[in-house]
Amino acid sequence: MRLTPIRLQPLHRMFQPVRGKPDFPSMEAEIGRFWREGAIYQKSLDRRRGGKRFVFFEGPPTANGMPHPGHCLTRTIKDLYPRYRTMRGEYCERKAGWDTHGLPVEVEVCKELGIHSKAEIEAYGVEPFIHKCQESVWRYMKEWEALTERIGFWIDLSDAYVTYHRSFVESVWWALATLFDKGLLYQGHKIVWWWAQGGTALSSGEVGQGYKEVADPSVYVAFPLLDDAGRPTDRAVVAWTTTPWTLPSNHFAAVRADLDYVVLRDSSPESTAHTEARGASREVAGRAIREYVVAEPLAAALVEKTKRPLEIVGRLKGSDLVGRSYLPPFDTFRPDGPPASAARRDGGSEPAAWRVVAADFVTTDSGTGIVHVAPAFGEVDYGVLVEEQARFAPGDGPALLNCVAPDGTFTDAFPIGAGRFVKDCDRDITRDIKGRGLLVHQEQYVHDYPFCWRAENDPLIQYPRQSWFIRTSRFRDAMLANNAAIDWLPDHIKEGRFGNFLETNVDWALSRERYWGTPLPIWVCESTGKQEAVPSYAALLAKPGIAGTDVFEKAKAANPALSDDLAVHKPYIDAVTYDSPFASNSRMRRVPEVIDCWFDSGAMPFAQWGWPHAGDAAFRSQFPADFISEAIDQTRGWFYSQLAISTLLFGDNVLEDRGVLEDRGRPYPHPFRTCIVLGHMLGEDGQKMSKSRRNYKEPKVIFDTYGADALRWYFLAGQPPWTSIRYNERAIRESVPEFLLRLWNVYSFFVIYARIDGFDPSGMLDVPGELAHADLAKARGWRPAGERGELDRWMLSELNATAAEMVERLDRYDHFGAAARLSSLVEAVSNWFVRRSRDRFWAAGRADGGPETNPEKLDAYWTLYETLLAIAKLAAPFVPFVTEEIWQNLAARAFGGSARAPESIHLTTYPTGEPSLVDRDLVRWMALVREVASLGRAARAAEKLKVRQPLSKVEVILANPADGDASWLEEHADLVCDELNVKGFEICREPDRYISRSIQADLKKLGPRLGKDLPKARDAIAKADAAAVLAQLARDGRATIDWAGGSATLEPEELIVRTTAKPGWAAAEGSQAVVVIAKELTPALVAEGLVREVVHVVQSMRKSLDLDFTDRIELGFETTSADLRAALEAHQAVVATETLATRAAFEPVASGIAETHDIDGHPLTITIKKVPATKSG
RNA sequence: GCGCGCGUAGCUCAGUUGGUUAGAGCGCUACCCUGAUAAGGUAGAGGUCCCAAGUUCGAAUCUUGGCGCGCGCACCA
Repeated sequence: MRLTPIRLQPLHRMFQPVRGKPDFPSMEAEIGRFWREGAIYQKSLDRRRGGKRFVFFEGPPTANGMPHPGHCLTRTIKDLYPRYRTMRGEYCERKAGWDTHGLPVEVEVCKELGIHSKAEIEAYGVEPFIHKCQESVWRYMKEWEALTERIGFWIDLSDAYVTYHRSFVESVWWALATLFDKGLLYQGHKIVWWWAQGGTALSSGEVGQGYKEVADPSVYVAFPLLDDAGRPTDRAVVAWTTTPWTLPSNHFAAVRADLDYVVLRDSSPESTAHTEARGASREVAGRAIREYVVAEPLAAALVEKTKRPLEIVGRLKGSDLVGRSYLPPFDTFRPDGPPASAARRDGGSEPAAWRVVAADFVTTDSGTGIVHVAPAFGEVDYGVLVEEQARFAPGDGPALLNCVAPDGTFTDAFPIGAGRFVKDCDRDITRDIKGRGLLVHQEQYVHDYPFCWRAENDPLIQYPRQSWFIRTSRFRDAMLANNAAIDWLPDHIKEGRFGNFLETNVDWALSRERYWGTPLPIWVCESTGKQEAVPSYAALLAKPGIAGTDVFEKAKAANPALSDDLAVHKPYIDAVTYDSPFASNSRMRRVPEVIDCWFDSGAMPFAQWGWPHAGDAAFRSQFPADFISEAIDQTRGWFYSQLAISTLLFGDNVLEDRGVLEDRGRPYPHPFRTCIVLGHMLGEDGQKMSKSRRNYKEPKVIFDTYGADALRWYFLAGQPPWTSIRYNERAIRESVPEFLLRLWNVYSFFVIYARIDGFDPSGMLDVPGELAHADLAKARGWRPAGERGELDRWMLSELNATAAEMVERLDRYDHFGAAARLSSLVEAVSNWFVRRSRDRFWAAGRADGGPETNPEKLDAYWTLYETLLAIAKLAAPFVPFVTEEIWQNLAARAFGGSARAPESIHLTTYPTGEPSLVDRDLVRWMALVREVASLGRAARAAEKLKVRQPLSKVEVILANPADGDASWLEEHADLVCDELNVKGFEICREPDRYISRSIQADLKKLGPRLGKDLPKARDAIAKADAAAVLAQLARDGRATIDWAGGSATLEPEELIVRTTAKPGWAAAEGSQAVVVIAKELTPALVAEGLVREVVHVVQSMRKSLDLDFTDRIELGFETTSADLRAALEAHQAVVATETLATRAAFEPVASGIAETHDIDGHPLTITIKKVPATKSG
């Protein structure tokens, strides 16, 4: 045991002692306070002002729901890159934002009020309802802000954009007005997914969230065909539907023209009788349907289902059916008598309804190959109607048939269901059809059907509605081109999920017939119906004859707390009217709709600044984003809304025309260049996280238990960010010791001994700078790496190589790879540098640069100090708290005088690695020696020769030594001997004693050259005399291998030489070497081993007696073993030194504590007693 | 139904243009250290790389088809 005398000297600013067992959560709280009070984030920006911009967009979260661990992932990634780029010298503003509009907010308020339908909202009053919505938006604001700060997400919350704020709304108005003026915003009559109870259409994204598996009735219905005179025949086409409620609005039957159809004849007698008995429909009365027409591929299935004697009696093409009239299942809209004809554009005429048409969408996947077309309730159905209308003279074509009211109930046009919700009428409708003999078959059909995502029991229906659309489909190719220039991570998003979505783009259903959202800024002339869009509130106020603004003013007067932002919201904005420019004495009135809140979020790249009404400079410098990141669900959400709006609005050259983006250099992408798409976080059970299932912990609990750094490291280092990760508390817990604690232990070790040895950089360095390599070089007592020992040069090599690799990875957004490199660097410091440097830290002398300084010791300190600081910087974007703590103690506080170091690690520059400090050979050799040590231990373990037992010799055979490997190892014999507790080390001169060499083909190299001959060559090489081939290679530089039918001349690098230990030796083999341990034990070695064992036992006793490591002891031994006694006597000095014993004799120590131990089979009683401290140190 | 992703050790996950002996952490077992010490280290055991067929000299890796899981999409009439 070596003892460093402790003498405390007057200190400059010694490092503060470090707790061995860190309390990360409370430490993080303190760091958080320090950042807040010191305005460190602001300072990190100020420091980089003028630097290259790194533009980040915050995708606005909704603050009316509680944040969960998934949000922590997003916020961690969003924090990492801006922090990293800032440390790299770039200027990265981070403006927060909140998504505040839309259905989720309205539904929350409805729940609170205990109401549901639009009528109830109207009854409650739109004005108070809107006020409730605005308040509700901030419900969980505190939790969100707390989470943001607690996880260390640096973003400017004080200047957040808010989608309901007037400036934001006005930006959106500008965007909408621009689109309107370009003809890209239009009002269309379309089929939308309609939430009848809520009285609004929903976006596809909203619809997608509400699919549930349900069993619906599925019916096969006969549509009797008419003859040329318009009379019903006994032949019918059979259509299939899972929505019987759409049958009263039937308009066409669609077939595919090129498809084969068959006629099935029903020969069962009861079919006729049955139908006649009911005599239901007027025209069918008295007639039996005997023949059913269905698609040929589906006929067999239908026969099977109906279990009726149906025979094929005829065949025809779909085209033969096209144009035939039929009787619809209900006469809701059909007058009696033969079908009326309408005039076609081409001069001819034919019935406008209840006719068989040809359509490509007809498939034979299911059903009958004949499709019931109800244009009011299906998008493709509606398409058929539009096409048909185009064939007829204007005004004479088919009108839309619809007997369903917007509230989802049948109108009086359909008496069977009048006043009732359509889906509740399926049974009655089916019964009626059956009664009239038109029901061919019915069954239950299980499928997914959409329900309202906020009112889970309300099924959605497709419904025709006058609605506002954005003509995105016209920009499909432009959006694809824009997308092609974006760097997606993972890259399959580009061509896969997102690309596919763009390929199938449909116009954006923008309007919502709701209350809390950005009002659609379109005013309509009450007499002409002409429309115009208003781009701002100011533009509105400037309109002639403006009126109605007083409504808001009065409300404000009555309630001064009313937010001015509400002036641009319903109901106040609805009251604002002005003189029509289209007709005299007419007023312009706003349309009632608000817009899809996804448009808000997609407009944030400019709307966050209020652009173009304000914030021109900010927008110019902050567009497009270099980096955004959200979870995968945003492909159809924010990723799309941003891309679509930007592509439509800023196209290829609009921004250039405005003088924005002059230096962009390429037209696309905008508005973001790189997007990391995060995987979803699942609950502990692998299911979606849900509050009701309680399969995750609240973020706060994680922070309080493990800390934010632990969670961050778990996210960043655990897996690539796009894999869906299972929330796993154990994994979070385990991420602490693996990295954080290991780093902390090294730091703690350093501080303990730096304090002992007086290592105080501030006493040796006048200008600390950022304490990087070049700064430290100015310190007194600092020696250049080239003058330091090998271990120091190795450490600095690893450090600088790692920094370079990390930067390379982070620059391509591979934080997972960077974290792996960082982790192995910390492992190297902890398990090799510190361990191998202990002797130096414990050696005599000081490390304060004074007269007693031990230069090697000082080198060790400088090296570890530099390494720790650099690691802290490298790790700072990942784990900002613990690295700050380290920086505070080692740098900020240590240099707290007139010459200051940066006050926060986040104000320093990221290390990029200094190539001149990297010695590649040294790195390789150190890895080799570590492997030799590891193999030696493995060899010992296999022979049960514990490391405490010294052995005489270790021999190493290198498998494929490169130049200098062997001599380097020989020069480091002491190191190997020390690691393995052996007396001698040598590179084996007679390797053939211990090992045999075999050769193998290097398939990767030979494969491309030999192709099909490879197996023969491989076998020939394996069978060849390895020694002979190797000898030939050594002599000629090449060797020839023959096999039946061929031969090849091989270069040395085309062979792999494998070295295998021969049996009978204590050996272990690895990829680089075979290590052989001499297992023979001489009496002297055994004696040494016994002594080591005794020392070990004494040390354990010291520890169990809780002695301080400087306490001296007295030792007494008693043993009946002559061997043990002899060994102890021979090595008495060693025992005394190692255990800090002032005396070690073969007699009990008076009033000592005695323990009896078994020392490798030899009994030994040890008495131990602490010597009073006066004598020591 | 269509599309995207995933399936590797008991658990959580890596695996970089196809290449010979598939890795890490945790857990487990054994051992070491005892001056980072309620820490730390070393070693070991543990795998039909979901299944099948194909391409290839060679497949965890590429192709196709299954199966399972997750997510997304909707012309589910």
